[in-house]
Amino acid sequence: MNARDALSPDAGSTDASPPDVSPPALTEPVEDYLKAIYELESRFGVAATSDVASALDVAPASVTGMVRRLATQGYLDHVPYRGVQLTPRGRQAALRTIRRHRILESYLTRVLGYPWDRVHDEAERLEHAASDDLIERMAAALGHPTADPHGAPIPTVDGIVDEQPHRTLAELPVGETARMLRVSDKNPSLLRYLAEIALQPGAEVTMVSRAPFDGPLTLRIGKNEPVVGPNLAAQVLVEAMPSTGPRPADASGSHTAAAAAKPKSRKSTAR
Amino acid sequence: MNARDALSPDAGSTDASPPDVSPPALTEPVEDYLKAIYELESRFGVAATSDVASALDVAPASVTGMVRRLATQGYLDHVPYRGVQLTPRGRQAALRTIRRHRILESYLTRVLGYPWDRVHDEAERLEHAASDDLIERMAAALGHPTADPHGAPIPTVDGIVDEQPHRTLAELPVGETARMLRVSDKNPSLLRYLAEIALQPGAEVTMVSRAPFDGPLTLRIGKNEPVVGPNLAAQVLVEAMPSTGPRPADASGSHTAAAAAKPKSRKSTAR
DNA sequence: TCAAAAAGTTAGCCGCTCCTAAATTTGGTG
DNA sequence: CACCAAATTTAGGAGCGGCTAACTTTTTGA
Repeated sequence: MNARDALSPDAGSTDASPPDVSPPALTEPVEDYLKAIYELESRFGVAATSDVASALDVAPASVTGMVRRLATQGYLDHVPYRGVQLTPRGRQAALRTIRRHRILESYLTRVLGYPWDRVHDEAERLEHAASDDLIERMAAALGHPTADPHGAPIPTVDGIVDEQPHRTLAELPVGETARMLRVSDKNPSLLRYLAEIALQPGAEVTMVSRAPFDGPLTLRIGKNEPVVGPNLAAQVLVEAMPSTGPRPADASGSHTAAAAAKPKSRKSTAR
Repeated sequence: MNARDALSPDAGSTDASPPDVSPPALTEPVEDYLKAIYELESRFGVAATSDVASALDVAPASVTGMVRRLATQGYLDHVPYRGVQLTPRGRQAALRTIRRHRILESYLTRVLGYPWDRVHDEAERLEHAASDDLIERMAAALGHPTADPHGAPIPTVDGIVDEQPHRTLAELPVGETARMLRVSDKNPSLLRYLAEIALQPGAEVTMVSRAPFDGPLTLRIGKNEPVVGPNLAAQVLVEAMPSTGPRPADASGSHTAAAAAKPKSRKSTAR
């Protein structure tokens, strides 16, 4: 599906804008909209009004209104009844907020001892209040982490992020082993359960068996063999591992943010 | 002037409020108003509309409007044309914000290496966003500090704070030595200068000489003898020290007898 | 003492972000 | 192909927090 190009004829245009030194201080709701739209867009290609509405827990009509304003301000393109897509400017703003969020989550977990199921809400509020200086101090204190506690990659200050598509645990064939990479930070009870069965980023997990008709999956994590529903497994992203022998190939595919390799198109896209 | 009792007949009442478990989630502007009013009230007895306006950098008419709303909600008492005073409820809310602010300042300084002239603005924004949990984690990480980096006392979770009236450095007689206690956190360039001459909380400072007609003061701090204006000295709060050597035991009633008698808490400082 | 200045309030308005209710458009499907 | 359901937008409005301009009250000082 080419949903990506659905909205703007010149979708691939690069922005040759000069270094925009002082972004115009977005309000908290605006940052939330841009972040939500970024996330929907990277999942579905375009963000639908009703999806944005439910992500932000507001009425669809409110989204339409906000979207119109953000479009006139150049943060996104809106084709009525079709959806929205961020402009480079909007994407840059979204990635700045996401960087803050993920650094905050990392700091709260690693320095202040927050459990990983409670950092989301806290970061959600702090991300709008913390200065760039504070965020960078936190990042430095952590040794500039490249992923948050849930395995989500942290965009660089320049808005570069390496959001690769990953397989889910649900797709792991029986008998194979994978490394747990990432899970959404938004579901506390899921996170608490995952911590309980030690299914956290970096963990090795083996698919022991799979009941038919989308039935429960038996895993092996360390010495335990938890049984989980396919629904849960579909939310856990994993990376194939050299399964007890062959397949040594793609070792470099970590979930860390790429170093700024490209000389030219410093596009902040997360494809 | 007995401005303290000007507004309400029971002005001096302590609040023996029962444990108010869930405060109704104040907005950011409301927290700012209550905090500003608290500070003005503890300096002048009542908070004047125009003082609140300039503290918050809004128009006086805006203050009148907000004050009316806060009065109907029970946070303060307003006597038109006379000023406002916090109710116990309003004071509790103000002290909660102040506790957050001061713990944040302490954390930023001691853990994240912020210079003391830059913590105010950062704390000003974070104090509205941080959860109680986060604040208490920071406090615990610091060993539950009782004063912030500028020497301001940190209220307890129950809203108890020890705001004693202190003498200013400007009042220190020639030849006497005092311990620097506190300075406002709101003036970055002043703070930078004080750091330069090592006049920070805990430092010992001696009044070497005093030029006539409100002229410059010569201090001794360590090995240096900085010369400062009376205006600066009036902003620095100090505590008399059992002066080593010179100045016999005249400690009690020397000059400017600041009333230390009252068992009450917050009281005014001169302007 | 009393008029002018200062301080405070009222009136009326604006922008932001949200809402509900009523159109309108889109995408199936019988 | 026409009609329905779902998605979306428009219309109209509310509350908050801010503003300016005009008016009222208090304070000041000649």
